Amino acid sequence: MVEATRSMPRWRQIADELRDRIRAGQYKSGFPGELDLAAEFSVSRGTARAALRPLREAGLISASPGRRSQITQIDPASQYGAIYSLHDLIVSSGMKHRSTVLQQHLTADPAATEQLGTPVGEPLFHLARLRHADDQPVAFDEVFSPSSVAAPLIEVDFSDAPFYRELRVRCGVTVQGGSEQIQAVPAGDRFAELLACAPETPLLLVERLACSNGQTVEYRRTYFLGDRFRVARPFGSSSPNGPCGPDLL
Amino acid sequence: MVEATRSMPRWRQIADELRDRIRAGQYKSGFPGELDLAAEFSVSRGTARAALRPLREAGLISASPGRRSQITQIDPASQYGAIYSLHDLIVSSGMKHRSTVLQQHLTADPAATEQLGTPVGEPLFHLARLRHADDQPVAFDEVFSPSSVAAPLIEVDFSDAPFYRELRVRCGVTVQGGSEQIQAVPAGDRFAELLACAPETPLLLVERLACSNGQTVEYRRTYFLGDRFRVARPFGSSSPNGPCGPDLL
DNA sequence: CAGTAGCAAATGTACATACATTTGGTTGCC
DNA sequence: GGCAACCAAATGTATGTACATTTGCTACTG
Repeated sequence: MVEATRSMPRWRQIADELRDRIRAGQYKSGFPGELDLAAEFSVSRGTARAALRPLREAGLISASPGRRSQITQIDPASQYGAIYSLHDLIVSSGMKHRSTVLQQHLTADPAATEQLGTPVGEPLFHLARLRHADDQPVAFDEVFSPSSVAAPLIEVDFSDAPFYRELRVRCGVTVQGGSEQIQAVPAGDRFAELLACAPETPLLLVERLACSNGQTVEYRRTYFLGDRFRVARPFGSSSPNGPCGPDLL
Repeated sequence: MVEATRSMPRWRQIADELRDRIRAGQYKSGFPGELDLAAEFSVSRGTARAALRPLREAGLISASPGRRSQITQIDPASQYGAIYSLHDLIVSSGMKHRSTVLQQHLTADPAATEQLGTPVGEPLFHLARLRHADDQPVAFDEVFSPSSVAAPLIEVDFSDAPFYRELRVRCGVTVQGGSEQIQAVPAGDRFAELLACAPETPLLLVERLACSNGQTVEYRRTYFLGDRFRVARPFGSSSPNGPCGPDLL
């Protein structure tokens, strides 16, 4: 499953490679230009440009005519949506991250099965974590993933490991995109106890469907403490090749 | 102010034109293909393709190889972010929309001035509305816009008029994009009374900065009743020319 | 030494072309 | 009538080219 139906398009391979390099701290002083990338990967400038596009949409780099692309120094507190990793967000905010694993097993959640669109019989890998920043609970996080994809994760120690990294390293699946739905809900008795707040405290509930190569690989529900998180997102028509994200304002 | 620094790129002109046509209900049976558009607007296929991109990102149309683009029949309840008009959202949900205008004047809000980045002396057009769906309050909405842009709106009847339409028609300004920040907050006494809910009811607070031709033209705060609204958004790397939005899942 | 004019580099826009892949319909056979 | 093979149309990917526009640096001039 989840093998590339075809080989991924060249621009996406390059985009993934570049994103990994940026995250790895390479390019600390100077990001290559379009022509440099075209030469390095032996593709045309158009393809190199296409690879840069998702990075700009994610706010990782910014570009203007006349100068090379530059790595954007982002304010982590307003970038949850873009970097889509709570682990990275907390760590890059200078806080200490820790997760309490509440559940990590195979299960058969009907609602999650329907969201994922997997066959009814197939079990789901289920990971429920309480997320702490500097030893204070800030969010409750619940992930469902088809066992055909995520089975190797059953014995991973998730007390301080980003889910998407383990998914990539151990399952060979790189999350490429998806969609989210955001609601405001009261904590209620269950989350009030977990998050150490009052039952009527507003929480930001983010439901996420993530996919890789056309297959839905994750259904996630995250409950954020409303007073500690905000979600940023761009909207409207971005330019097909022009500036986007931070550059827009 | 807000005149195009240059003429807008061709692909953006075409994109705006197509979006207007779709909204006007044209193309009810059949959306033209890339080659048709290229012929109609006398541009290359690449430019026509670039024009279609923002429409796909907004979820207005969907495309796949081998068949023409099709207008997406969207579920309005999950598309607030995409169509970014609460008026349209309510109406297209089959409900009756009505606004109670609470304030409509020129003011000098320091916070909004800072957000907009306008000179400190310049007054701001300020519109505060209580939004009703089928005569039930569902949201409180507050707009700030530089008077140099929005002055003509001072005498408009906003009890049932979409703000962006008036901005376009009377001020010649078309909102092209921007960014939002989403939080969960308790209603508090003020909004509890306005929205007829308990003070601890969770609200979805959406702060929006919208711009047109590089100028920030709107700062908006909207408080949604948490149990009646959810916000949808795509995330992750979209393909530079490939499918996006609904197609991704 | 400061200010400006000019130049080179890089991105933004647009075009033309070629081929691959997918979809949908048509044709023809059984 | 149903099924399969084929074919045409449309989108997806990729390359190459050309020119406009912006940025940043350099060199020249007052």
